[in-house]
Amino acid sequence: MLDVRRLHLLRELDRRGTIAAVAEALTFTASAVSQQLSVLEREAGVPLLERSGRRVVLTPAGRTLVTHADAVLERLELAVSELAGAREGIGGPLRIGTFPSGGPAIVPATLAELAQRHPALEPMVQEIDSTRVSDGLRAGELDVALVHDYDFVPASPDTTVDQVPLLEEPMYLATGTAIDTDSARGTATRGDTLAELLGPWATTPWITARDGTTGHAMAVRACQAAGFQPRIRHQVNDFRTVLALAAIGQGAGFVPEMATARTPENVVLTRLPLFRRSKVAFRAGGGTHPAIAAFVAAARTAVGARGRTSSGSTKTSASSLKRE
Amino acid sequence: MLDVRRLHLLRELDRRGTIAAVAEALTFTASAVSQQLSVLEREAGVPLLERSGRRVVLTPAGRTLVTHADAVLERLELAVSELAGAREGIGGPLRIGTFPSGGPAIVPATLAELAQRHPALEPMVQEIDSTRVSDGLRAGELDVALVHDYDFVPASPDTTVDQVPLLEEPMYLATGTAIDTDSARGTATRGDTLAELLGPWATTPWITARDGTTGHAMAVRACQAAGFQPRIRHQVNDFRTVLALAAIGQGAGFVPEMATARTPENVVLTRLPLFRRSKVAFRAGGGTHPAIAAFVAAARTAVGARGRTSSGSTKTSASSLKRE
DNA sequence: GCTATACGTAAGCTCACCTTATGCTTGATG
DNA sequence: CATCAAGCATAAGGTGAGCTTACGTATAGC
Repeated sequence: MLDVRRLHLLRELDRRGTIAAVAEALTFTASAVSQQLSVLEREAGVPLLERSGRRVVLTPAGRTLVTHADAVLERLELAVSELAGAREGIGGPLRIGTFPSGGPAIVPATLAELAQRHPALEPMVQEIDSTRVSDGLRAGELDVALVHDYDFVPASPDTTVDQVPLLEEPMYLATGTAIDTDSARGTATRGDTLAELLGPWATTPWITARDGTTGHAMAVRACQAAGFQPRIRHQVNDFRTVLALAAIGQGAGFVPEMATARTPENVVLTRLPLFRRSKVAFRAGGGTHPAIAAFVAAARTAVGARGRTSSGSTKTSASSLKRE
Repeated sequence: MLDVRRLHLLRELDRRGTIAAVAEALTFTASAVSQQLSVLEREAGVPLLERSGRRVVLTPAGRTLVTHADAVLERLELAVSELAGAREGIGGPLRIGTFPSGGPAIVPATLAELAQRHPALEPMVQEIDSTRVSDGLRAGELDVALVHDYDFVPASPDTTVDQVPLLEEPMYLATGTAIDTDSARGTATRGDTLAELLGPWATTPWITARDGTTGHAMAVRACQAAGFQPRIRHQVNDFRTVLALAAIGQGAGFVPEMATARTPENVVLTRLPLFRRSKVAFRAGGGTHPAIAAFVAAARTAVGARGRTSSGSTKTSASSLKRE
């Protein structure tokens, strides 16, 4: 019988690219990982890896084996979730990852709700880059994470992570001065397509999120969709800073509705046909875990006051799990 | 992460009933199994077993965990099957279980076909009681098995074993003397319901398969369905012996069509609306293994000459595997 | 060429897991 | 009721799987 621990190593190798990275993530030495993968390959009777330069890449057989590993590990995750459900009471540590802007906005309200409902739960919050959420979940550093994606920046489908939607909010264009009086009241009246709304600011300097983030990518692609290439002057993640820069005429930027609660004077907000979706992510199969279900419920309640727009649950992975 | 080896032990305990039986089947000591199950229980955080007299029984949580174990092990079996498919060539040992009457009838022709197509394959045939096939497959003592079931004796659904149909053949009533001249030619003309065909022999002594076999259960239930309780005089598994006893007036018996090729004088055969279905069974998820697929194909060819009646493939388990 | 990165192999150590030994409880038997 | 076997659990001890450390080799960047 194939050893699931070795399949887990193979899966991580597929995701992370090098044996050294796998070892680092799982707190082994590279040597140990290399040895275990050798054993797996011998048991399989088929080459699973081949050297490519100074790294290794998976063979086609290795990649199909990874899909089986995904399925097996998802089912094991489901099993532990059900076991946790069979234990009465919800308690113990819950490692929560959050995107930076979720820190002030969603997390405190969610934790307050959670603490009230399940006092025995010990939430541990950690800011984490959205690109590293999947790795963190799989490595067990995180149990659940707040993530988001934007239009124009589709989340890459990842069968190892399940997501439930939490909040869908429109994005606003924040500018210091209005192009004309019609749009000065923060409501677009000249037109409502992205091109019409963004077009007037084609030559303006832009304020976007830092390079490499999804917020940055969203800004660039939205401008491209509107027909121009944004001239980026400032790269700032904190939306309050974006608003402050816009207020002093340093350029135009995108902010989600949630960040518009305290908008400085001199900033004009224009609602865009462009949305940010916040979600709760967790390991595939983990949706039935009572602590995770409780977190999702608490987060929904927390953002409910701010008006959540979508309440159903979707699933990115291909399996047939259901959750309430 | 739950250890799959321990889940395997739990599954076997569910199937076999005692820790001692699990240990015996997997060639461990009972102590080792007991210790591993204790560890599993501790990891699960929920009671999985409880003593019941001098045995242990699974708790509800334990039983649901077994369903997860089934799913995981099936997926692992599918993985090894695909790996075997990735290896070129079909070879190595193939442990074949067969019901006793399959010995002379199906097995030799199948092995001949198999040897011709895949010379590197090393088939190892072993007669096995149909009630022990499932255990043998799961324990790895067998890779594939010929089994059959009868009307009135539905095979208990077993999610750990997949089956593909091989042959559906009518059963015949074998008697020494005809009740009347109409049925003396071996063809029923008085009626065609089971009650009409068997009714005249209600008071005759019967020859059935040995107690505890599916053949025996089929005989008893068929007679009950016809409205009487058979008076069983002889219990013999070998159909040639059944025919020989019927020939000398020792009673009536059931034989499948396959056994009627060499029918002695003085035996009257009456075709019954009652069927025996022969199947090939293997571990759930193993249907894509090239050696098993080759065995199925060879068996189909072997029985093809005898006129197989059903050619599709069905599946008893609930998963979504497909095979050609 | 020099250096850092990445992987593989050899050697040795440690702990998980198995066996043996033993005891307790249960159920069957006379 | 006494006896015995079946079944499970625990304690004690041995050993091999799997880890780390150490080192060698090949590649990519400077």
